Amino acid sequence: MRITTWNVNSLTARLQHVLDWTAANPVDVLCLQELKLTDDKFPLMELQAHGYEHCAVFGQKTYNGVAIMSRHPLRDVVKNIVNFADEHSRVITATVETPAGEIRVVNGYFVNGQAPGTDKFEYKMSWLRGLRDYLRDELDRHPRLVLLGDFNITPEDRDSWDPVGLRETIHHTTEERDHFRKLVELGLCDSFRLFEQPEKSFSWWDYRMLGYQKNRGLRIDHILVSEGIKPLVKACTIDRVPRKWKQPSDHAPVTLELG
DNA sequence: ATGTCGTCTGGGAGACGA
Repeated sequence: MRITTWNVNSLTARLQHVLDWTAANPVDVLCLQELKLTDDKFPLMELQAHGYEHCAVFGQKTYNGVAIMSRHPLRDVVKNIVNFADEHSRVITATVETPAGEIRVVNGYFVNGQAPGTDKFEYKMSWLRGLRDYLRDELDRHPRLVLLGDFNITPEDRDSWDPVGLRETIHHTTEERDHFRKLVELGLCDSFRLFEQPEKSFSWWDYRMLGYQKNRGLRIDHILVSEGIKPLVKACTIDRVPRKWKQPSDHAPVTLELG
């Protein structure tokens, strides 16, 4: 049983990459962010023909947009954060009915936040508070839960290519990292850090300045698991291969393997 | 390093967000 998160930076632009990657990596569940398309433009037929029979989509024109694609049935789909009014399509939640039992999957495209001191940063902070309140309730009801997506937060200095030069800039601030820690304190665990990992493991590289070629990246795409899932975790890996393809997304897919 | 990419409007190149 494998579940993947991938910010595709436009599903229209990246459909062929998604099809090629899932053909080589037929994961059970693929959670996407930054679809940048409306629900009616979601390429449902192509994805179903490639094995993702069950799709829950929460799209938006131009920006944002998230989806859960699954080989197993989905139910109890929730769009956005309950009790947090948001203009953006950033969160979709569903229960996946896997052969090994149900898993509650919360797929988020977290607010970028631009820079500390801006309105967008304040939006990021209130959004993160809303998400935490929502997850507290979800965890009460669903002991087997996975929270994954583009968090737009480096949890620690080792998750950044330049933690000194970028100290207290966006993705690195103490406030953002406090929010990440508070999510963990709800009873979640960063599955990537359950295992020994290569140094300088990142999931995003800027398109500019030869970011990928110089491995100037950040680890901002995460898969957090609840206590009910933690004993099942066999691996968490970042696949850099599609980042090397022509016209790639700036993010790499991150995959959780459960036994 | 105003560095790149994707999408929008409007009917071309600039704005915006990341």
